[in-house]
Amino acid sequence: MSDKPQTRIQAKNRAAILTAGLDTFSQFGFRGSTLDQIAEAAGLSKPNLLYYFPSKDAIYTALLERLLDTWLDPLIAMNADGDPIEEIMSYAMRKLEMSRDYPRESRLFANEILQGAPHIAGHLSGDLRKLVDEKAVVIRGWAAAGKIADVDPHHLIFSIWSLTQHYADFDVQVRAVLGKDDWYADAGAHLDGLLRARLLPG
Amino acid sequence: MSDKPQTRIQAKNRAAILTAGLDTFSQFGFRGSTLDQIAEAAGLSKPNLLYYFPSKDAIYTALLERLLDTWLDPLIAMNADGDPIEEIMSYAMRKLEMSRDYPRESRLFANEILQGAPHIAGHLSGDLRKLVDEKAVVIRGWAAAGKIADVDPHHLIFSIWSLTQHYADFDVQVRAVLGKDDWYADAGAHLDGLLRARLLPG
Amino acid sequence: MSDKPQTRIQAKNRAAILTAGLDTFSQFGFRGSTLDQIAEAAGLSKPNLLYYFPSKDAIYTALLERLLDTWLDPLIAMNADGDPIEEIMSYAMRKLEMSRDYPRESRLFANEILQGAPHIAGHLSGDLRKLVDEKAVVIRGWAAAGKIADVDPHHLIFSIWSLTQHYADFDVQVRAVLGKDDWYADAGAHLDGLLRARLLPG
Amino acid sequence: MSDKPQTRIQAKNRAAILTAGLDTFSQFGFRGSTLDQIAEAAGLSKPNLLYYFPSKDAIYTALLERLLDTWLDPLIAMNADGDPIEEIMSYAMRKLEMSRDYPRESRLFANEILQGAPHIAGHLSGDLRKLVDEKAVVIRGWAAAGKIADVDPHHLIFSIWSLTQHYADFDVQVRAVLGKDDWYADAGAHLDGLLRARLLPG
DNA sequence: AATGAATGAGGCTTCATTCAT
DNA sequence: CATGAATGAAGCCTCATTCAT
Repeated sequence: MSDKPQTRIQAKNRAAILTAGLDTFSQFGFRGSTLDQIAEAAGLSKPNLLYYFPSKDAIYTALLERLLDTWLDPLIAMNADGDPIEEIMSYAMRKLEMSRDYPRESRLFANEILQGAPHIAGHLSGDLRKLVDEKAVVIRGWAAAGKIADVDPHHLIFSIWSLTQHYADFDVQVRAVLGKDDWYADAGAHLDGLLRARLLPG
Repeated sequence: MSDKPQTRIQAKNRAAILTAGLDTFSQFGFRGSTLDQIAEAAGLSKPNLLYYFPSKDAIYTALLERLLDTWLDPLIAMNADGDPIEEIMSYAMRKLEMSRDYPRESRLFANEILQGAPHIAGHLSGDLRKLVDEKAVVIRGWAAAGKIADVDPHHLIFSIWSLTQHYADFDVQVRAVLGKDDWYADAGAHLDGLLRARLLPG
Repeated sequence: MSDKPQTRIQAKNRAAILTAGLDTFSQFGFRGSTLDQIAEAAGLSKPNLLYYFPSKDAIYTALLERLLDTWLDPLIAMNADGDPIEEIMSYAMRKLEMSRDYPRESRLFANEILQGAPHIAGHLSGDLRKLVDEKAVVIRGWAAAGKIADVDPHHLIFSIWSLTQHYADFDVQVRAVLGKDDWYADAGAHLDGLLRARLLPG
Repeated sequence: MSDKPQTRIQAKNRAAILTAGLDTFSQFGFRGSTLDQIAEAAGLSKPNLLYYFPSKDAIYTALLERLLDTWLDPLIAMNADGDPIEEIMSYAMRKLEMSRDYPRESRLFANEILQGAPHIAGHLSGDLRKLVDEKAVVIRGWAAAGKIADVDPHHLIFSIWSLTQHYADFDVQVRAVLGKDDWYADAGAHLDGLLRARLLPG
């Protein structure tokens, strides 16, 4: 909201709380997380934590807002004037990188959606839907121009979301099944093949 | 576990509790659900509920076990002797049907994995991994025989999981973005196109 | 509200809680009272207390409602067809008896009003006002008929309230100033003289 | 207590705190008021407020002491050598004016007494009782001399207190029942009639 | 097989007060 | 004089679980 000037100590503690909250909420969900855990992880006493954020919910909401601010950037960046297939592929790859680099954020988001999106239902049917619809127009244009194969744009976007986020959200399962921790390179190659095969026109 | 003989009323109440637990746990997660909610939904008093299941955790565990019993059936059913592409496609379609018909089970499972799979970690690296590895051999065999394109079998399976379960787990988001509740037919057509394009050999 | 059938133990515990709550709230006010105090006084554990009343506020509200149910009975009983002066005098005496017999109730009410009547503002401008207005008509009729001296009925009623409730509400002060605990007889004689002097016609 | 020399800013801030405290304590009682509220109302930070008064209790006590300093002035002013009835009547009228002009002080006092006068019990049975006893002698003298009707002096004083303070302490109720905010003129006329009728000798 | 009653542990939050600057 | 930061104690309430019948 308003960017009140913050002292250094405030900035530091708020950041520590958000990090601790992200750790905790992304693993245990909102109800499964306790202020004690978060305070402990942030290195603060519980009342001191509540000096920076008025409530547990406020921490959670702040995290979600910060997340939404950047979560859609890769999709926004998909450029109607670029090379269609490369635009889509690089969107998917950026999403995959985010699953590697920001898995907690991905799980926080997944948790929120799983529970019915109580905090961000409005965002989903508002900003998000609008953005997806806009990009769907772009994709449909590419298909009409014969630059990519004919494909349902909305479900293509769902596919990219699910294929990439899966590696963050189902991380435990992925690693258990693969028997190793490093999935990134193989997943990238696989997704590249999967999507290109579908998108190549003709 | 052991199938103790049950009176009719016992069977009925156990079933009611499991249904109520599935409703509740899949929506609110383990920590977010209360025995009061579940008892209310099952039409039982709380102590009576605990007469059938000794603890909250026992209900949750029973649900997970019941789920795991059938969750992999479609994958198990993938037949090395069938037509490769049709086997894979029909596996994907069965999974999509499950997202439509058993979304609560899907979300229950997703919740468990998101939290780090505390109850079923052993299953993931045991039974599940073994099954996937077996099927990977089959798929690799099909590819070696030139019956399908060359594809990483593990990541292909991850793709099928994520693509299909997404419709159950991220249901709220899917419906918000589409602006309508009915995603099944379009999703089926889309996934069919996506996977076939990748699997068709050479 | 609805008089749900209660077991003996329920009736006993609810009564104990209300008594304890009356003791505590009437002395310390709503905010100044703690559930610990009330539970202790009622001989129950705190969670058990909350098994009978869902919240601190619910106890307080139940007490206020029970109070309002009977608080106005003496005024209601003032009979338009009785002897005017005796009706008014016996109303005042009944109120004085209530200050002697139910001082905690009087202080509970005084506390609520002092704080701006947050729970019963509606009652004051609704039922209470209506009742007072009705009785004011009666009193005005008596005066018009020459049966009592001309007097402002509303302020007469305020006078009776204040004169009598004072002995309960300012009990500590009354006893400190008198240097003795027994004020009832003298107060009764004094109020009789005070009011009769004013009411006698002519 | 001791009038320490104060800088102008100190005097100003102490005054602001006392005003804020009076506002808050008179409305919410001691326990119902928070230092945050008072600090906010005084326009000071909480630690700064505690620089001027060492504790919440100190503010409350200071207010009570300041109140007691002037609360009894009208009674003290009742002059044995004046005209008896006019002395008593003007005492009552001054008290009524105080209810109009200083309702917060009246409610603060009422609150304290309702709670059992924990801070001023000594004052009640000391200074106050002594003063009332002195004035009772005066009143009894007037009656013995036939200048006023025979009346119990202590209860007469209680009557004046209750009749007048009622308008401040039960202000919400008075306004709700009257349906208007302005009670002063009518109350004055009413009390005049009520008391004179009783005091006029034989 | 069922329920009314009870509770210990824990969770979120408030608040008077203190510390450091 | 003044304030940002911090905290221990307490308060209300929830909840899984147990007890008694």
